[in-house]
Amino acid sequence: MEVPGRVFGSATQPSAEEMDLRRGPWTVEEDLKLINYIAIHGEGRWNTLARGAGLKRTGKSCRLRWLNYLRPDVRRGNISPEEQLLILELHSRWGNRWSKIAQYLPGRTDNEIKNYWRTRVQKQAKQLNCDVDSKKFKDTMRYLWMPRLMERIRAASGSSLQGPDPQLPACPPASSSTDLTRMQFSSPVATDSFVGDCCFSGCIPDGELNFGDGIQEARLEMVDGWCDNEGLLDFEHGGGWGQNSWGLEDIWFVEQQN
DNA sequence: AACGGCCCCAACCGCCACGAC
DNA sequence: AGTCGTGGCGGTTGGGGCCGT
Repeated sequence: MEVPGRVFGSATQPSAEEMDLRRGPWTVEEDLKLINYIAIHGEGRWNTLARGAGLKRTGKSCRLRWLNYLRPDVRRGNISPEEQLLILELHSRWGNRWSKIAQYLPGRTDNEIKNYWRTRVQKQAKQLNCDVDSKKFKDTMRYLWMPRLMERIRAASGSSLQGPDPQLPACPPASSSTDLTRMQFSSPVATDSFVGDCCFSGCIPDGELNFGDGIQEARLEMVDGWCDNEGLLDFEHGGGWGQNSWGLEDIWFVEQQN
């Protein structure tokens, strides 16, 4: 199925081969060709594979389709709270290194994580009138969203989280002297003495959970953000983070930091 | 039911790194 | 050393579905 109105190909006069190449959404027939060919010959050498499979697609297109969609171990559907927490943490450490982050979320592709970040997280930043790279936003993540995710994970598990998500892989050991395999947050969200623990089986490598300098100012900004954006932080439409709307607990939390 | 706006995500693009020649 | 082919990555686009009016 060709997509009308979408500009494909180079602006210059296309070559005969270029004109013959298909672009746009994949058909079932194309998917089957790719799956069958890889089942027999394996992955790799994507341009050769595309020709061998009889696909009028670029090798790049075949690779993308396979890795992001057809691969049997691709996990689809909602990102779990555990995965969300991991994404937030790893992004705070590595930035937009999507492929690197994806390594720690089995079955999730870099594309999916990237889309998640852009559609969900960046939307929240926009609603808070700040940049995702700003300290204000990062502090909001660390002090409010991540503890909430911890609480949700804890609540869902029915007890304190002492073990890793079985879906998550064993990760390489931390490379720095800072042991951050165990994240701990304090939050008034659940009870006055709530402390959320989360172990990622060594999944959180080197880096820091720096709750340090300049935090007072950031928190004041967060209060302003709340005033302007009451009811926001609906992180996951139709459930999930949607339960985490700003409320009195958030005010309490922010005020306690001043 | 029709319409418009918004959101999600599959797929594309450009760029870069790397290895082979 | 330079060129070419290939793979991988992050950024961007836009079709289509959803939802509110």
